Amino acid sequence: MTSPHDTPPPPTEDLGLVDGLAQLSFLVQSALAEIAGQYDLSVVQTRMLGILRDREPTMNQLGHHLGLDKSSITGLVDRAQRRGLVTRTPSTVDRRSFQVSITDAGRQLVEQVAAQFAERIERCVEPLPATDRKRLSRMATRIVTADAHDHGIDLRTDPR
Amino acid sequence: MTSPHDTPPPPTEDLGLVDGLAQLSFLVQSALAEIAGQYDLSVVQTRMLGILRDREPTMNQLGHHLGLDKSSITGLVDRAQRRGLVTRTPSTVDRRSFQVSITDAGRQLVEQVAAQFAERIERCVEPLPATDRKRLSRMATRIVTADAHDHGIDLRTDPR
DNA sequence: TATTGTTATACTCTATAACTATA
DNA sequence: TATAGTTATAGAGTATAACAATA
Repeated sequence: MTSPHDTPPPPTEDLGLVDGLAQLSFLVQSALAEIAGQYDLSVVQTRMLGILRDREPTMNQLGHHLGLDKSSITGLVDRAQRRGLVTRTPSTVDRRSFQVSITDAGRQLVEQVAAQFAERIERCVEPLPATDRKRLSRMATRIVTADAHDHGIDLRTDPR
Repeated sequence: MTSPHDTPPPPTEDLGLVDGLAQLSFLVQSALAEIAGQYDLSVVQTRMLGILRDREPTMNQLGHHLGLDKSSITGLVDRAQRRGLVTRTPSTVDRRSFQVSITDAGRQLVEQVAAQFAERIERCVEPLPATDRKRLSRMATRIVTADAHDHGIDLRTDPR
């Protein structure tokens, strides 16, 4: 296991919680953007495909999941559909609306991105001892969960 | 101190390090985007102003800091300059290049965003006991620092 | 009347390629 | 020749407002 640089990073003074989390979020987002980009996907397209892995929402519901206006969803789905990553199926119960579904190609693509992303994040986190990694996982979960709770959002379950 | 919801969030199974950090990064970025948006700033504009708080880079150097092509920087600086947030000063040593500087208005704006952002992040992190918050700060610093080191980037100092 | 989704429009952000002026 | 910056162009992503079809 040879790292890009062999000399260990010099001990840095603590960035503080706010700067630390901000910079960490940029690091994670950059990694995601870079990896997604290798498959000609944007972060938003990737998020959408991720959502569609275990849901078949209407355009409207998809907009809520992504926090985007319905007019933005139209274009987003258009472009993904043009690439054969998702499909629109007319709803059987409401003739105004569509069910958005991921295709096999789309699923395969997002799985690849997810796998490579996981690899990258695991690597970023290697400098931490295993105990800390476990702690970090718990803390991130706690923060994210509390926030979702504050906003009345169901997080990981599959409410379709 | 009354939270939006009074019942505590139900104990959630751990999201895992990768999902946890991914979701945390979305949470942080959303917060930043929302707060910046209240001042009609995008995340990128805010990052730029943040960089310019303690630097006066050339267009080129600014591009490196932001990881963007020089052609993207032109427009970015154009729009900020049009709003009176930054200025372009011809370099005295190289007649091809400019020094980009933040204006008082720009500094005031970014300080406000930074303050509100800090407040928000502190709030998000409240569910963690103080010991964990300290730990989290250290861990985030560690990860970010190691990554910067891997990429040969100077992180927090002021190399101008 | 209200809701679902699309369209028209406008703006930011981004990159590639071609260009100008300077080094 | 090489570098700093701009321009032209193209495309994604975003929102607001107006619209059509359906509820």
